[in-house]
Amino acid sequence: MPKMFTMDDLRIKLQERQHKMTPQRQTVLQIFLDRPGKHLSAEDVHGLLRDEHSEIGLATVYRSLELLSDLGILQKMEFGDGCSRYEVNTTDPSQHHHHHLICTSCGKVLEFEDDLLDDLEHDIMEKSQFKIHDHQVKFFGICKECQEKK
Amino acid sequence: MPKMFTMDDLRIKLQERQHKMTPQRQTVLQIFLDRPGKHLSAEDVHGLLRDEHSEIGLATVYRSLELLSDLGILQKMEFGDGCSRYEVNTTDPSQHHHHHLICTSCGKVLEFEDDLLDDLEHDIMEKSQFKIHDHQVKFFGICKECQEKK
DNA sequence: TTTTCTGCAAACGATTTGCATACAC
DNA sequence: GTGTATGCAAATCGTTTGCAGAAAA
Repeated sequence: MPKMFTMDDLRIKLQERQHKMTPQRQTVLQIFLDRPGKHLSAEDVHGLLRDEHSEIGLATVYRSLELLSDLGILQKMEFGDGCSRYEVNTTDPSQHHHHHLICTSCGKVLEFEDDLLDDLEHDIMEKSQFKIHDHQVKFFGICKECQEKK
Repeated sequence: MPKMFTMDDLRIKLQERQHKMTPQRQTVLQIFLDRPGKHLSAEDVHGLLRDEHSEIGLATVYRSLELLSDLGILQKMEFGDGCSRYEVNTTDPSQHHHHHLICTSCGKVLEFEDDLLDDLEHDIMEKSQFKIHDHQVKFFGICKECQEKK
């Protein structure tokens, strides 16, 4: 079972950087903790907060998302739909590597677990002397459902 | 030696879709053919055209880039610098797969040739019944020069 | 009490669109 | 000639920023 971030992790990481623990930041993080595996945009988060009657200014949502990413709690990604999306990092490093399968027909995003790229990373670091600390892999195609619709 | 697209390929692909061969579209494509391996944004292309005294409206540049991508001649990609970038596809399928190494310190983008992902693609297609037709891989890290600067 | 946050509205930058004119076929 | 493409300016959309008041430490 992958270990997730807690509010205490947030508190500690904020203190380390002389940032403050605010209800807004907690609420934004909670949105993600309640929805593991979701890829939410700033607008998504803003809307979900409104639904929960804990409205927060959109600018604050953006600022919180950026901060949480800097702290390594969220990961920012682009799926080509015109906005940045975020997802919680697991704290377990062996769980870090899942890839995204993006359906070019309906826009759905599936996930796929795999560690194959570790070998490739080592190979690249040797050959190009590039010090890699992260990677993102996206596969574009047609999902099962869209194939069946045709 | 990888085979590149020619103006004739463009002409043929345009005809197939009842689109017209215009000087603007040719000039935009030529910009890329003259600079293999470059990742150019719409603004880059617009600027390069200005330098060559063949100015084209920015909106037309955007429209041409989108069309060329739809035709499979260019490939659109995001490096997280706030704008879409484009690069020529080679027509040789065995050449299709190079990955991008993005330096998070200076923003430089290097390329790395590799076909390791073909196995992974097959694996994914089997397990998830997702019909993959393309993939993008990005590695984030610090390039040799930025490491030395420290 | 000091510093960092929030919320709002205005600013921004990349991209898209409406429309009249120009051009490819 | 007919239908598509261009250029311009205005519109749009996601995101960022300035600033005054609010809240955490």
